[in-house]
Formats: sequence, structure tokens, C-alpha cells
Amino acid sequence: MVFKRKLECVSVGFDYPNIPKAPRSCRRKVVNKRTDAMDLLASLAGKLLEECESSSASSNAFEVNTHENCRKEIKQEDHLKSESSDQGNSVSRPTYEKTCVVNSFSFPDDGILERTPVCETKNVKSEGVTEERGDVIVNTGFEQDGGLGADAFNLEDATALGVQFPKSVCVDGDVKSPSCLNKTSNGSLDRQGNHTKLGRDDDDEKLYSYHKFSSKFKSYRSPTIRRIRKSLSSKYWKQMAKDFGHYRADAGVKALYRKRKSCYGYNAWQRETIYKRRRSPDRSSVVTSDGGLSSGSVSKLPEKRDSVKLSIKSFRIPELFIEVPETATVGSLKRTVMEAVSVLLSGGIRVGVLVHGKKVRDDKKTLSQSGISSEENLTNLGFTLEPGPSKAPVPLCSQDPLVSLPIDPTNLSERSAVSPTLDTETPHPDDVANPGNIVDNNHLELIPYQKEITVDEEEPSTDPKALVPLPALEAEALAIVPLNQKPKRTELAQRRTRRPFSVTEVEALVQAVEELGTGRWRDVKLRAFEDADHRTYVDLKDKWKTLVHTASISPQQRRGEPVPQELLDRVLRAYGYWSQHQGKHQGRGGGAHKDLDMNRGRAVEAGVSV
DNA sequence: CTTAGGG
DNA sequence: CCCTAAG
Repeated sequence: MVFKRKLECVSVGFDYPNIPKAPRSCRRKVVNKRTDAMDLLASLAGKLLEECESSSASSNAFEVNTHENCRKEIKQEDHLKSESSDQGNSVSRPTYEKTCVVNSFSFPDDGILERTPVCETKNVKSEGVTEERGDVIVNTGFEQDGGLGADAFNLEDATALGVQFPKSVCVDGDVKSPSCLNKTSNGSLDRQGNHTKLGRDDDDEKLYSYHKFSSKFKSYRSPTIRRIRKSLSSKYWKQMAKDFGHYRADAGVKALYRKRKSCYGYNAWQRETIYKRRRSPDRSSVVTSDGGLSSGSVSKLPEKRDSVKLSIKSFRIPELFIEVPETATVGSLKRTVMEAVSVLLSGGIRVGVLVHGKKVRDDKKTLSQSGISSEENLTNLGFTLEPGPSKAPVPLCSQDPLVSLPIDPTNLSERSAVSPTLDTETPHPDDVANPGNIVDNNHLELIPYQKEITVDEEEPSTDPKALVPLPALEAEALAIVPLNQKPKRTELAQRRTRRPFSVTEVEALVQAVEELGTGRWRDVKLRAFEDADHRTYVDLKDKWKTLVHTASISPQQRRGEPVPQELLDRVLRAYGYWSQHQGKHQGRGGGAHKDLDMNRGRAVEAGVSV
């Protein structure tokens, strides 16, 4: 099955029309419409992915494809009962999850974002056996003409591949199948074990952030980071999204997600996909993506004698295990993959070179010695991305490669989908002070890939350098490593992991608010959470907000770690107090509230201590 | 950068 | 928690 479309990649220099800002509410509405469209698309694409299962073909580990600019190979493992996909009844189908193993990505090299994910599917049970595979070329882009009509999909190709589209995929059909909107939560992974320490106040929100990139990065007051963050995200992309929406609105598609998070993928990649010519020391001229671990298969370019020109269009990447509910949207899938990739990258990677499927480990070999020459068919050349050496352990990368998305109906909303769940087995970022405990997990999971590779490496390459970080391929040309790869880490910031307030924290918060009032969060922060980098004043404010709410609802309706009623009482009291004394006593940090002082006294008596 | 609120 | 409009 082949779905193909293109996304006119808006060039960086694109001249956006000035869209006057309308009141938030208005603008939002527009966006929402596009969101629907996106869901629609996502739903549709989701079906395609599903279809991977039913398609068949042989797989080629080191495939080369010069046409696909953007591709990912995904091995899917069905974790559930089979489905009768040909029934095309996507509506109300049992939910189940899939584990995808993403092996390679390729990126555009011409400014056109044409993604062509290749799905390799296999039945879990028949592990290791011949994989079935279908080429699912799902577009994540859009027709240049803004049309997303049926012609956008090449159904013929699909048919040629013997793949059947579920009816819900038919373009004119009711693509917006409920399966994408009304989820059931059967499939959700309930992994909570590890958060006990932190407690959780939200059982139904089995959504934990995949991992966290150091709260320190954007901890309380970190101008620099924030600035970077901002420049990297919002403006540019929002504008982009807006304009996209503007131009494609009629296509019924939301080009880019409204939120930064949602498009960080593009954000990062697209930008870096601005190709540049670089000169390598040994006079090799290379066309490289200035940023990315992008790219894909190799193709031969016009060559000069003695030199080898390559165009890497895709990299095989270490296996990434991804598990998502069937009902997850493609959008969420993308994000999940993005997260996984980000994590991978943040952990440092190295490039592997494959010639005829064999890994060339001796970095000192010359290209020709390795069989890489202009004479050779460069399609035999391949590259891989592997987990970086211990060189740059990724302390903050705590998640294990297995990512799962929430299936909780409420969570599947656009937003929740944005944040991947955090495997509870994962150490909490807080405990990440010492990288050790986490890194392990990470690497263990990634290693399998290398084993897999092992299959194609006979040469008892005893060369210790084999494990050297990056570099040494003579023709630096091949070192298509983003200049800013390491530090960059994760500006592709994600939603911070949820960190329920402990009773202790709540107590501290209440105390502080009692004294300072509800309009001085910065002070509250300073006073009671000075050292809690992960608690920003906004967090505190938000927490207070929820506390007030919590305190005003029946205990039965509360969730998560219960907050002592006594504290809640204080919350209401303080709330009431400060509601009336707004502004008045706010200046100084002193006793502007005898009532509250009394409350505190009671608190102590009640045994609630810090 | 902070606040204040909606999402 | 995130995002933003306002200060």
C-alpha cells in the first residue's frame, strides 16, 4: 500500500504574511478546526500503519532507496488478538497495542518533506522468522496544492501491493472514525509501581512523562535556557503553523500542531535539513544535512576520480521499541517516536559504516580498503546510528526505549497524546542526580540492536577503535553528524514529568501561602521551595489552584495521594482570607493574619509537621 | 520575569 | 503541567 503525498516544506526564508492577532479565543477556534482535520488525517494514517500487518513482502535489512526522502522502518509486533483488518471496521474495534521497532529514518534532502515510512511487520509469535512487510508510505505532509483529496493517495499502488485498505481509510469515507476519538482504556499500560515514592494523585492519568530532560535545564529562572527554548519553539513554528493553517485551511488539514511540543520534531529536523556544502579536510566534498542524524540510504552521486560522493538518505538507527495503543493517533505515534529518537540522540550516538551489510569497524581503513570506492556500487554502503558510547552518558535520559502511550480516553485527547508516558520502572528524574541507575536501563535496551548488527560482522575486528565515538572515517565526508548534536540534547523539550506534590510539599505550600498570600508566587517559591528546582512558582500557583479545588470537592472525588483534611481546611481558610485581603497586607512578609497563625498552630498540634 | 487564568 | 496575555 502506498500512500504518498508531499509536504511542501516551507523554506526557512519563507515570507509569512502578517496575520493580525485576533483575540485568543478566536484564534483558538480556528486552530481547533484544523485539529479535527489533523485527527482525521491521523486516524487515517493510523489505519495505514495497521495495514502493515496484513501486507507482505520480504524485508531487506540494508535497503537503499533513493526516492524516499524520509522513511522509517518499523517492525510492529502485535500484542493482541488479530484483527480482521479487511473488515475495515475501524470503529469500535478492540483496542490493542503494538510495539514498533523503528530502525531507520531518512530525511529529506531537498526541502520537500516527503515521508515514507516503511513498515515491517511481524507477528510476535513468529519472532525472528521472516518478517512480513509492507511498504506503507504515509505522508505526513500535504499536497502542495493544498488538496488532500483522494488523489493524494495512490490507491493503485496500494492495490498493487496486495494491500487492502480498511474502509475507514478511504478518503471520502468517514475517516474520522471514532476509534480515534473514543478510546477505551483496556489497552493502557498500567505501570505505576515506581512512583510510589512520589506518590501519585492521579490514578486515571496513567500518563507519565516519558522522561525528563533535567528540570535544571529550565529550572527556576534560567533565562538562557528559556530563551533558547523560546527561540527554538514558539515563534518560528507557531508562525509556521499559523501560516500553514492559513494556506491549507481549505484542505481541511492542520498542517502543524498547535503546540510547540507537537511539532518539535519538525522543528528540529526541518531546520536542520537545510543543506549545506561542507568541505572536508581531504578535499572531499560533501553534501550534508547540517543537522541531523537525518538521512537515509546511500546513493551515488556524480563522482570524480578518487573521491566518493555520497548522499545519505537514511540511517538505520538502533532499535527503538515503541508501544502504542491501536487507538493512538499517528500524531501521537510520531511524537512518541520523536521522543524516543530524541532520547537516543541525547544519549550520544555514533555512526557505523556498513559495506555489503558488514560493519566496518576499523576506522583506520581507507574507504577503498573498505570497499567503498567510486567503482563500487555505493548502494552497498550503509550507515547506522548506534547508542553513543559511555562517553556521554545521558543522565537525563531516563526512559527505557519502550514507550507507551496512554489509552485512557481522556488522555488520548490531543494533548495527552503529546506526552508519552513514562515507564514507571524508570527512575525519577529527581533521582537522576546520579546518572548511573538510569543509564543502565537505557543501554541495556539499546544493546540488542548491536547484537543484531553482529550478524553482519564477521571480521574479528579486534580494533579497539571500533568503539571510538565518531569520527574517523577518512573521508570525513561521511561524518554527517550535527554540529550541535550533543549539548542540544533536548531543546525538543517535552512536557515535564508529572510530579505529584507530596503532603510535605503541600504543607509547605500552604504554610507559605498563609503567610504570603496568593499573589506572590515568586516569594512563595523562594520561601518554601527554594531548593526544589522542579517546582516553579507557576507550579506552586497551579498546585494551590488545585488544592483549593480539591478542598472544595467531596473527598470521594479526590484522587491521588490524599491530602490531610486538615491541610485542606487550611487551604480554604487561607484562600478565604486572602480573597478578602487582596493586596492589603501583601507587602511585608509578616503577620498580616492572625487567623492564619492560629491555623498553623492547630496544624502543629494535629501533628502535621514538615 | 511575574501574575493570573484558561487549557 | 503547559501556554499566554498582561503587567
